[in-house]
Amino acid sequence: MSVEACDKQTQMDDMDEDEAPLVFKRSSSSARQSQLGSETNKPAPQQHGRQLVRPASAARAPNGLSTNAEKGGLKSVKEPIRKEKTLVERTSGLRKELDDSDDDRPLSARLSAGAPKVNSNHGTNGLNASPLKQESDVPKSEDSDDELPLSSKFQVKSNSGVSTSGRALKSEDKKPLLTKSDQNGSVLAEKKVLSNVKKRLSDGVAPAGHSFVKKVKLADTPSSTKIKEASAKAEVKAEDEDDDLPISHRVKKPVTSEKKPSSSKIVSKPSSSSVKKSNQVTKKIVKDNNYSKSLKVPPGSGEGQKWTTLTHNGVVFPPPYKPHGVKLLYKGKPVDLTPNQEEVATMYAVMLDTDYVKKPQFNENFWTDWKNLLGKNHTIQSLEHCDFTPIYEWHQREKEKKKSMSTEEKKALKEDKLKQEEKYMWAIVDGVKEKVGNFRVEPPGLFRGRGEHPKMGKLKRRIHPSDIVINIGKDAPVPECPIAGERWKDIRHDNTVTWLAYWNDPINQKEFKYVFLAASSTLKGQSDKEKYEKARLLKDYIHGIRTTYTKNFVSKDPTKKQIAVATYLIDKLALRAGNEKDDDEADTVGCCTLKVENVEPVPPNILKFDFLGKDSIRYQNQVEVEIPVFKAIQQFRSGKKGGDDLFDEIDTSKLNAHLKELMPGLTAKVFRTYNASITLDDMLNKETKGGDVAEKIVVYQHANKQVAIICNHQRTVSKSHDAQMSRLNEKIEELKGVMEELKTDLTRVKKGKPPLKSSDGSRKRSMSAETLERKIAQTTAKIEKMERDKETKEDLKTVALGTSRINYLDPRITVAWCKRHEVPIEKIFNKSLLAKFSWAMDVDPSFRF
DNA sequence: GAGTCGACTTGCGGCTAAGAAC
DNA sequence: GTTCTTAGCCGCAAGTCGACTC
Repeated sequence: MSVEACDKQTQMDDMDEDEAPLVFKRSSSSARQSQLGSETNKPAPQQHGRQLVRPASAARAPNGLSTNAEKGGLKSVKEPIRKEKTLVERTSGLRKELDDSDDDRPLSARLSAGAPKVNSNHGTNGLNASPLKQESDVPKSEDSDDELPLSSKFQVKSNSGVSTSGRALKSEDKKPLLTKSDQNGSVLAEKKVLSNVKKRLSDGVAPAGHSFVKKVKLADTPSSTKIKEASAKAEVKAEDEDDDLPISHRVKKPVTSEKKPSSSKIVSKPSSSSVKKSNQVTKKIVKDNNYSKSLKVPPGSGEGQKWTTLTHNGVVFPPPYKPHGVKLLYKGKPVDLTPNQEEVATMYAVMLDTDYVKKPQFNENFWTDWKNLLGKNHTIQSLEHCDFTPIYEWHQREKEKKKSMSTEEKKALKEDKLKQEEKYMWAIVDGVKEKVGNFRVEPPGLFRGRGEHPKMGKLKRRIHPSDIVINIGKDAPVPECPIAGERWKDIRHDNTVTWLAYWNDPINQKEFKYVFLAASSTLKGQSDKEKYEKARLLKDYIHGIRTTYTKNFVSKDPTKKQIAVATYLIDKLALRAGNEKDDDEADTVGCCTLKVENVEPVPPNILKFDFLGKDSIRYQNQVEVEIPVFKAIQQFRSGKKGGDDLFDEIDTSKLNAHLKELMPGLTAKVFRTYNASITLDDMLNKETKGGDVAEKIVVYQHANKQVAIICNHQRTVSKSHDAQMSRLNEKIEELKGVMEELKTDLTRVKKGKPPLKSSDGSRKRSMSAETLERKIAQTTAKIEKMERDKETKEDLKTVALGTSRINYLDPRITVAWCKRHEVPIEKIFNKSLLAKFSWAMDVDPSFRF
């Protein structure tokens, strides 16, 4: 693509900023705008004292619950990774009818009155103990309950609605698009577009030592403009509050961060070595982007135009199959196969060391599809007489060969691949060069469904250009079909969607596989930001929502009652909505699709959950609930069989329709984001006491872990976990032995005696008492570190922290916390996350979720 | 209002490069 | 320099949810 060359100018513009150390820009215009777009719509009093109250989501581990879910139980193929959950949240029964004094208390505190809580298996290191602490530990916000935790708010303050109305999520503001020249009408026009290209941060992160990335300011989409207008007052306040900031933050206020006119160019000036630098993807920083100003509505908002011009080069296809000629054995004899037949046999052979081939369903589906390819009269008449070992071994040898290549060879291969794929890796969206996410077409293979998927083992056939629909700007050149003699299925020019290409899923023709922009793109970033804004908005409504559902626990209308209980479970346990599923999908459930057998009421008020959720991950939990909820569940179960729907009156559509009546745009999944983010925010602010960066990172990990527990994000215990633990134990024991020796020697030295001989009988060098003391201190520190590592390793062996970090935790919480506590953001976010969350980097240090 | 389609987000695991430990 | 371990990237499966149709 000619894009690279065109980038140079852009980067030249960027140079000054690029060269300068990046600092927190707490009051730059963009920062301010970012803030305004998100938090300034609150009534002023609610801006205070946020940190004071523990959200119940944290306080209930989560929501006061243990989340001892297991992987792999029931029908899951995965090994159970957590044993029986034991945490039982104590509840004092239905809280007194929402009296104000009680409102300010975390749910967990109220629920736990007078009863001990049992921790979940997650909660070693005292982690879970903290969230379960009673509210008496927790200073209370006196002037606002905006800061109140999840469960402590059951009423929306009268001004909340007003405050939030300004935070409109969807724009009504239909400003005309920025005038754009006809950029894509011709090759010439395309060049024009390219000359305008601004490389985004997408692939760029702050260089080491620079705490934050300066990045694209998400443009003034109408919605954000509206929000800003509505919150001018708050803006003034934000400025005023600057005086309250620690000097360390104020001095970081960049002089260059004055508001720039919207026409300001991307400033990315290369130094003299700029050409070289232009290839260093980690240094590409874009200060502004004017493209998104052209959007009529916020991207990702599900309505309206998402882009004006779109150029890309299509997709990369996997290489054609190269037959290897290795024969499988049928009844002990080698069999000739055509390349097509061999290709599919090889797909099976390479899976011989997986659990899939042990599953009858997998084998049955594979055999059905392969048999069709073999034909009726083929020598091979049954799968069980086939021996794929020769192909498996060939494959292992190939892998080995690849592995044993020299570093140079590997590097050359990688570069070659990169060279071939480079042009497909980028799209130009409204003049901005953006990374494409999955530009490679999925290669053929055998379908590996998760859990007990009825279609596992089916042949996922090769995708051809004739399967692929391309979406591209009307005036942009249609990507050349990379396979000679073939052509795309269709060309669309749909600017209301963000996909660049799609094809029908060969396993389920009703479904599609899309090619989207990468997570670091502005479109995705904007959509991400809106997601978190919506979750923050829920904070203002949660009180009223809880009031409503609590009231409806005893409703005579069965639908209302079921909606109330379902909403309660979604809020309290962070369950997923639970859409209906077809028979040809794995048998998993969410809240609305829970079966009677998935929830067992244990009097007086405990509910035991046990079901397979998304990805067939087992959710096991037992929790004390309010008595009316308990009774309602008993009622929903009565007269039904184990496999019947617990909530037979509702589905996700009804539930979400109801939620929308309570808050604009509210759906079930927003609760997950809300609970996750508010838990992080609260825990970070409560538990960060000081100490060095390492200690602060531990606090972050703890909070992150708590969120992962809330969301039931699990991972399989690594195969080598036990071995690693044994090794650690051995090392610790060894060090303890060394320690004993050192102590003995020290005693002897102090008495003027020589050190004892070492275990092999050799003489030890004599050391002074000071040296021995120093060594003892070093060894003690080593042992302590290893003990800590051991604990952490054991503690996190089944908890996946990444998923929540990527999808549920508002990055602004993390960025602001890092700024407040002088933790380099790179310690928390890796390169990808820095790029993905570039929109959050300008956040004010005082930001609270 | 149920069913379906379409577009998007969420999620885990495999692979591999990088870094740590030896 | 080699082996072990970990983090991060990537692939792709599996969710959610809005819009549309009947």
